[in-house]
Amino acid sequence: MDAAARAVAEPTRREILRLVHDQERTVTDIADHFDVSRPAISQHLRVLSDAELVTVRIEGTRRYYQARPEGLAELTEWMQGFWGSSLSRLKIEAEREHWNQKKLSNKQRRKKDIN
Amino acid sequence: MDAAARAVAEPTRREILRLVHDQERTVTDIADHFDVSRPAISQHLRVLSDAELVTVRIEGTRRYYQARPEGLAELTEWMQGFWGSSLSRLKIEAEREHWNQKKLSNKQRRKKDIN
DNA sequence: TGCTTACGTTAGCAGTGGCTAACGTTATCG
DNA sequence: CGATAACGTTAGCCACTGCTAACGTAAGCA
Repeated sequence: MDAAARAVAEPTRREILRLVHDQERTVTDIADHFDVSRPAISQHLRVLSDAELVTVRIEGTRRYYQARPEGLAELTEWMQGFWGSSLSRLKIEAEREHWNQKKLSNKQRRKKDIN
Repeated sequence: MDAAARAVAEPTRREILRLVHDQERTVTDIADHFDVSRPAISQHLRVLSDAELVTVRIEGTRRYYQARPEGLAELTEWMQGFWGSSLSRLKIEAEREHWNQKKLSNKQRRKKDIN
């Protein structure tokens, strides 16, 4: 997941993923959509490939890259654990009310509650 | 979204988010869960705060941080556009079959199909 | 067989990121 | 009051990263 997260952090790579999502593309094809050089794109594809976010299909001298959405599974699930849980959000709000009422006693408890 | 993506790319920051998800915590409280120094955590919290992934509640000298899942909305939606669309995946598979059959004609088309 | 096309790789550079050490600030406590 | 506790901030360091320029390689083409 770490590799996927770091890969997606880059705007250029997100745009690359978008380009090869619905359609497989060659490197030069992809590179023509950006201002950076082709080797730069090649390096981005390397990162995406290592993170298993794209697949390659070699045909002669050309390499057709395509998105591999399954690579985002772990990261997506992790984010669902946050964004998705609006239930626990409400629970937190409720607990905060309770919290504010017995602030002092909690402060004491916190002292020994490290870790 | 860019800020959120970069913020989440860091394993330490993901762990911080996990810690303050169900419960608000102080900086030292958070820092005690890691090997790095407190200022380091403070800087991570700065990044998370700039990305609007956490909120702060000041109380005396202490600052209680809490996760703000809404900050991941954009990024989550973007990822859903990938991982979620298994329908388009099948569509791609079908198109690839078709693709392989008229490979040569597509090559010609691709020439002028840049951009 | 040479020439070209399509690509990967690498050195080297500038920018960025995460970290610690040291400091400054504000509230709390005695 | 002074001392302490809980922070944020910054300089400075090292590691990493994204980029270009230059190269090497393998397949297609004349």
